Amino acid sequence: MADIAARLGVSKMTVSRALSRSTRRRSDASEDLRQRILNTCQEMGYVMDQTARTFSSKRSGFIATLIPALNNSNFSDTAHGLTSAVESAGMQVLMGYTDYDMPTEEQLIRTLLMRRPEGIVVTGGSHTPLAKKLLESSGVPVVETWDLLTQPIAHNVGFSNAQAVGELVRALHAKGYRRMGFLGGLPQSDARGADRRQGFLEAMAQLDLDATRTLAIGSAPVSMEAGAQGVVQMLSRWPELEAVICVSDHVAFGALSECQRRGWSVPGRLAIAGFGGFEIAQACHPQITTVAVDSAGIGKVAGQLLLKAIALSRSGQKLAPETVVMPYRIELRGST
Amino acid sequence: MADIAARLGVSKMTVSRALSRSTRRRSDASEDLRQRILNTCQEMGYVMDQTARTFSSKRSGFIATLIPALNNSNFSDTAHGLTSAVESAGMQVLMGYTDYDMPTEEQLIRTLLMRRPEGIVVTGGSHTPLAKKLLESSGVPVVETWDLLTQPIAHNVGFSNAQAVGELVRALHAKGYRRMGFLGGLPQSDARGADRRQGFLEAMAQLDLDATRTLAIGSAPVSMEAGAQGVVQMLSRWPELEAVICVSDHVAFGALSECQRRGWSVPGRLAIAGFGGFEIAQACHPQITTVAVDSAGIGKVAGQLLLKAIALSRSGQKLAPETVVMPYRIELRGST
DNA sequence: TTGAAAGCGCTAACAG
DNA sequence: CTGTTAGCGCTTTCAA
Repeated sequence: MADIAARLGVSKMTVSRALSRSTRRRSDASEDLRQRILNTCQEMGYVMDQTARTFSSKRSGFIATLIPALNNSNFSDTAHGLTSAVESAGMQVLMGYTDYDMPTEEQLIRTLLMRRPEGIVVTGGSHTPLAKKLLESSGVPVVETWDLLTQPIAHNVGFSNAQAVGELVRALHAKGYRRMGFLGGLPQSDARGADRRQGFLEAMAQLDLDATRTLAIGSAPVSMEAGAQGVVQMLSRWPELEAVICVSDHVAFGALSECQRRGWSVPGRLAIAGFGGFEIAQACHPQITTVAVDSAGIGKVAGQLLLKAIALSRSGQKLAPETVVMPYRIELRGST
Repeated sequence: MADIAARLGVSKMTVSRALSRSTRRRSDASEDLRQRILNTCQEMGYVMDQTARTFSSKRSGFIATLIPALNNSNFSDTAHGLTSAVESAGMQVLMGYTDYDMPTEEQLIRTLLMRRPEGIVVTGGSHTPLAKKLLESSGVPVVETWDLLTQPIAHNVGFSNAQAVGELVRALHAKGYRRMGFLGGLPQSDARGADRRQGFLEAMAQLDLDATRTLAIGSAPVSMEAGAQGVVQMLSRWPELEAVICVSDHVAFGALSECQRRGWSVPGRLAIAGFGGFEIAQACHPQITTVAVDSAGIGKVAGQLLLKAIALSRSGQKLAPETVVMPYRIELRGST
């Protein structure tokens, strides 16, 4: 920066100011000088050192986010929505993925905090005690997403997975289904999956139906293959089963394909529903009934909330904890 | 850090040294003192400032990577492989996604370089001239992945998409297929897709077959829905079509489902093949013939290459450009 | 094994 | 609108 300044016969500060604001403001260099500075940077191959800038200004420009997995489009869509929301404010998303493992999450939180993010977005409300403490004492706004929490750390953007599955159960009930089951992964490996199962149990109980037909197969993320194996196990154990609700569209698709492979009609022999509103549930045949979630919207709202909180904190204020309930939609399709 | 030091009656440097190495080395604090330091950090809620550390040591601990899209499991698997490979060396992956857009890539490269990464991994070899110049003059090792390039910037980890599709064409030819077509997106929107189409054209020409049955529908990433529409258009235009090779498994799955919807037997009426070895191609019924790619392996090898280059550069040397050709496998399945 | 001094490249704060 | 000065929290380097 000093070299650029020397070349143009100005001070470092003038260069710094020209580079630090894309839109001119009061007390910026004149537009002409600003252009000459930018050109010289280009010519000399100068790229501003964000580390030094962060160090001096105490603003990293990072928003840290943790998602369970990268290759689950629900979560990558949330990350995408978050990125879009914050990049207009010049913020960059620093992402980590936990592989659905809480100790990994704690370790990642510690690593991410060392980068001094200006805000943090985590998925869900299950954290190790230390992780929770780290988030609380981080000094920056925290948003927990996807689940609706009774005791959020600060901000919360999500919906009740249990309630959504409950509505799905009632929708299937209204179509005449009675002997319904739930197919998911091991509850301890996935808080959201456990919530969905809980919603199934409660809704069935409310309808005075037998809620014992549930199967847990494998750890999160539950694969399509697990869905295929699961549906076979369920039908052999409960031949009277009329409909199965799966913890995700991936599991539902695995189950659907296995039925097709064995010549079992869907929804004739068995109705199948999923969760998540993934592309595949719409593309396949028959299309799979699902709970469509606004994954990108969750990220976008979380980002907007953070920007608001960050703006306030720069003027010395603090945004009161906010909870935003996101919508979802039961999509009844051919598979039921 | 000064507070921690003061509390224990030692100097900042002792604390710094205790914190900077997880495994003790020569000239570190005694193990007992080291434990007391770590405990005090925990008690006082101290989290080391990586920004200051980077600033002082000139090592960011970042590996920057650019992928076309987050929600394509091929690329997210590569990112996953890269992360696993470098995290053991204490490196963190800083990710950006280009949405298959080259100007966006250029902008992201500029942004990422400001964070002073110690290595860069980009997808493919198509970059704007300025992006290429930025990468070349970044001063850190660069790996281009997925495509096999004739003129890589430095290191290259990938395979020939054209050759892979060529092998697929010959495998289908061996099964008796002659009237084959290619279904993909607009070539200018996706260099890899264009390569795959090119491989189709060349292989068909080599076999003395008519290679005119190709359709480009939509920009990358081509959706399942586009695959569904595409297969209908192709069959109405070329009713004699026996087999269609799709630019990705997603497109192939969309095509397959549309055929099922319309009661067209696959592979009876039309054989369908995909590309990428995605989970869905294996889970669906019939299973889809595909080119299985070691996506995670690409990231892993790229990461190892970078670690080697970084280690060398710390001793003042420079790793000569390396090209690693990754394997792929033609998976013949029920859809053909 | 430990400590003291210097400085990394930028921006905040204030002065002009 | 521009410049000067000080300093961000670490690590490097050198000395003990």
